[in-house]
Amino acid sequence: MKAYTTTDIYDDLYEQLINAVIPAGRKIKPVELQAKYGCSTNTIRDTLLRLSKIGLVTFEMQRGFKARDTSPETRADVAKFRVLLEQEGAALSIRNAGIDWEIQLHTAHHKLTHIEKLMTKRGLIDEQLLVWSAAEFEFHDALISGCGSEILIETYGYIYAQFRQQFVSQERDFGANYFESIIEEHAAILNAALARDEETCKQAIYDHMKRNF
Amino acid sequence: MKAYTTTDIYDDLYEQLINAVIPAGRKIKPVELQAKYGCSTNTIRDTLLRLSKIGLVTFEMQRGFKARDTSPETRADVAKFRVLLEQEGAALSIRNAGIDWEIQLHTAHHKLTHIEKLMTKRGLIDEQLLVWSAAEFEFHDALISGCGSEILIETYGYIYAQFRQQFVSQERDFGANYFESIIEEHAAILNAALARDEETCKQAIYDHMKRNF
DNA sequence: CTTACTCATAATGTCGATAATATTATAAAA
DNA sequence: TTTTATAATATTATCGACATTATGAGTAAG
Repeated sequence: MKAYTTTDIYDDLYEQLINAVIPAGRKIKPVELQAKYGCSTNTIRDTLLRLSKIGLVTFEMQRGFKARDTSPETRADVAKFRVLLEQEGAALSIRNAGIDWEIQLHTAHHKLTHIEKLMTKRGLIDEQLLVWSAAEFEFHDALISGCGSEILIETYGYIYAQFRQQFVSQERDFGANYFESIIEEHAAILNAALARDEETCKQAIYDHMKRNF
Repeated sequence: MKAYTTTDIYDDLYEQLINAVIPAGRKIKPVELQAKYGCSTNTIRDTLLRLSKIGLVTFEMQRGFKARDTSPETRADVAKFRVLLEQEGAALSIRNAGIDWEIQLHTAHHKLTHIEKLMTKRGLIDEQLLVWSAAEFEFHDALISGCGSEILIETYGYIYAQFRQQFVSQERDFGANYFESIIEEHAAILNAALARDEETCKQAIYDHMKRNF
């Protein structure tokens, strides 16, 4: 059997949660994971507490852990909150950030588009979800990275993960044409950001997310 | 010795952190708290992990726990983020909430003002900080309580606690005159909210917090 | 002096076992 | 049948001990 470090366990569970391999709402019992990872239940508990910080897992005293519930309402709620944070982060970046930010953003976008163009041909297969997801986060994270607010960036990371969890739990069909619109939306965000046009950028962020409301 | 339940330990540490009885930046060693609470180090660890969810405590693998660091920059960062969340929450409440919300808000404000008026005579003593703090949170929480976004409300709670931690760590002088301006600011927020005037309310929230930037 | 190394000490992470608590199943009463 | 009470089971919380890793003191080399 593979040897899991605690960090591995954390990362593995993280991935399983944002991909809904562990389905939203499912109870998570330390005993059941113990065998898989070859460690004590206490270590699993420890890891799950750390994951509950991000919000992928909910914890209640005497009731243990659950993958966060999903519903259209929760999805919309998280999506709207994400828009709020991203709009603010982008606006601040546009106002304050320098050329490093532009470069970082441009790079992330290039990488993302490359992946998405492949998807328009093949459609999205489960294994690719992770790599696309990572690239998409990198882009959105780059967008707000120049905002100067650590706590906004930190919180955005948690919310992004929660959004992915909600999204993947509900949307299981990523046809090829799905990515055609996504590519345009990302481009719109990028262009507005580089043009330092706050309002257009905010609007583009909203448009990118509005299908989730 | 007093018998502490785990919930007691959590609450006690929570209070000590937002009052900076445990000073910001201080290392927190489970062994040292074990004696006080009469429990295992593991239980303390567990509790500290739960507190790290809120952000009052930071945790790094192999490096243990710390009360979150404080600095003028962090304080400003948290304060600005708090303004963002509160403005949005208030605006949504103004737009969507009904008469229950108005009543709740009005009640919370009444309670708060009562306490603050006492403070203008006596100034703030350490023991009163908690009761004032709780009332102030109740008011601000009521303000956004009609927004319809669970995740915003949840996040605001964490950020408020962090703000309190930053604030109390730095500001140790609450003269009587301090509360005179605070009373006015809270009244301005209340009035704008009840008048359903979004922009004025946002401005009042900003004005209330701007001393922290 | 400063740096790099070794060892001693302290702190953290992990474990397996047990106690406390919740959940489910079963049986008795209305 | 429905409800309530009781017992069996499963899950969670807590513990104390141990293994691992970090920290700091002291010493030797540059």
